[in-house]
Amino acid sequence: MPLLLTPPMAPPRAARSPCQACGVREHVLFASLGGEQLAQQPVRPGWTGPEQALLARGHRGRFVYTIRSGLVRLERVTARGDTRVVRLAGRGDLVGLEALLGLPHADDAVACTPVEACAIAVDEIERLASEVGSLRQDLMLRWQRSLDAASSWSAEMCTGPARRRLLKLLEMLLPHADADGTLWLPRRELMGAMLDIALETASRLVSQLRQEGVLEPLPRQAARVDGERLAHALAAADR
Amino acid sequence: MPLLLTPPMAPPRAARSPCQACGVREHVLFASLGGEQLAQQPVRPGWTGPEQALLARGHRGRFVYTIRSGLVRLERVTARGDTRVVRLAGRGDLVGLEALLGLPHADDAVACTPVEACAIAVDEIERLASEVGSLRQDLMLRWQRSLDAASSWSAEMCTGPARRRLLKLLEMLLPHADADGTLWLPRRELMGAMLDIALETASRLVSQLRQEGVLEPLPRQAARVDGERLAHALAAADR
DNA sequence: CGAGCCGTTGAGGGGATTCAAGCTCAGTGG
DNA sequence: CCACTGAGCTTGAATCCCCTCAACGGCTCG
Repeated sequence: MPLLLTPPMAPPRAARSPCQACGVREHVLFASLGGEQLAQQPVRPGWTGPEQALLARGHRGRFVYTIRSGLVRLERVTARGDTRVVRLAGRGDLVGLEALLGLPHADDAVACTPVEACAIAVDEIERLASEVGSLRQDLMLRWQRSLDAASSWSAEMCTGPARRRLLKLLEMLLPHADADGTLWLPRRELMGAMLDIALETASRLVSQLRQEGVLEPLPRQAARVDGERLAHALAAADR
Repeated sequence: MPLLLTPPMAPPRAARSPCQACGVREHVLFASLGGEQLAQQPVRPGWTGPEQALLARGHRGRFVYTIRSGLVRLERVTARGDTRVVRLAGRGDLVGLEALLGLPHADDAVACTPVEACAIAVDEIERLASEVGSLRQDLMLRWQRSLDAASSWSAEMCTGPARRRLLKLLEMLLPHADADGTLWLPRRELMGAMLDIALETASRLVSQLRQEGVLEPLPRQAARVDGERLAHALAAADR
């Protein structure tokens, strides 16, 4: 049984690194677990590449995924037939929570960048939750974060003129920048799906921001962003 | 200590009706509780009027609210300074879940119509949850529903031409219609905050739909909607 | 009865879309 | 080696939808 859908998440290349040594352990679901629970190694780490699906809408998953690195978008298709991104998930976030309730996924979850994620079986979580009461509290916190991310998305990404929306998107992507200061810059059509604008409009705005020095596009859907100028441009757009 | 904020929710006028006899009991949080837990009467019913706040952003509440009747909107103020509605809550929905985590409310919750709600103390829920394991599962289900409502809102209400968005709003309000077939029709400015359009545009579209027989505005923010014609108009807008 | 809020409608302008044409660039195969 | 191809990006021109500014009418309430 594949952990992921199309294609299955690659099996771990090296020996599993123990959860105790996980780089994001403080931020993830099992932060509150003791050494003895973690020693049982309840998760399965793996990688997947851009445009690969982690979750498929309508499918009843048997795993939830902790994102260790990379960026994932959650999207759905409207009655009108066009796909709309409803939120992003990044380092430390948990996706596929519906699986814990036996519900089908409400959205597609698609990797934007190379993604390192840990698959955690629903059964496993239920077993651990019966041992460690605080785990349920942690789960609720995850749900709340997702809810807040979705609300923020609709309040900030769907509001005001197109230029402001694009600036807001950059502001949201900036904290997920690589160690070398580059961040993921979506293809123009995807920007359109995120901000509800035409891809040509997205292209024009990117060009405009490039000329202003806010943004420097790089090959392979990457860019360098000047945080200073971005903040300045946002302040100007918000008045 | 007030159950609500400004002004406090009115105290129950009559003797409390027991939870066992609650009209929405099958749909609410305590659906799975047995008679003995409910006999302790853990909730406090009450009423509040239109434009009254149930929750205030930033405030750490000590209650969650089950909506027994009426409609509540959850809204927040963007960095730009305008208020945006992020979702609606109606009969059977639970608002203020963040309180269970000790977090401040992320949004204002404001009554759109007269609202009948039951305040449930956070302490009470925690006590009951330790007795009845399924309650935590129910809580997660509530969070998931809120998440789905927020995602649907951004996918459907923030997308496409203004006319389509208004039609989608009507479609969402239709199931909450009164027994006499009338439903709550927001003031034009509020339509703007929901759909991110100018209030004049909302007004023009309402007039247009009235002329098409889709909608008949009534006094006091009410309207009668022809479900048949609405569905037809939506189908035309979605092609 | 005037004040103020809300809704409606008009006129004009601007921002975004649509349609369309070139462009770069990577991959392919002759 | 290089034309060929197709996908993605950019830019232009025309159109249109929606916003802004404005005036006016109905209604409630002090």
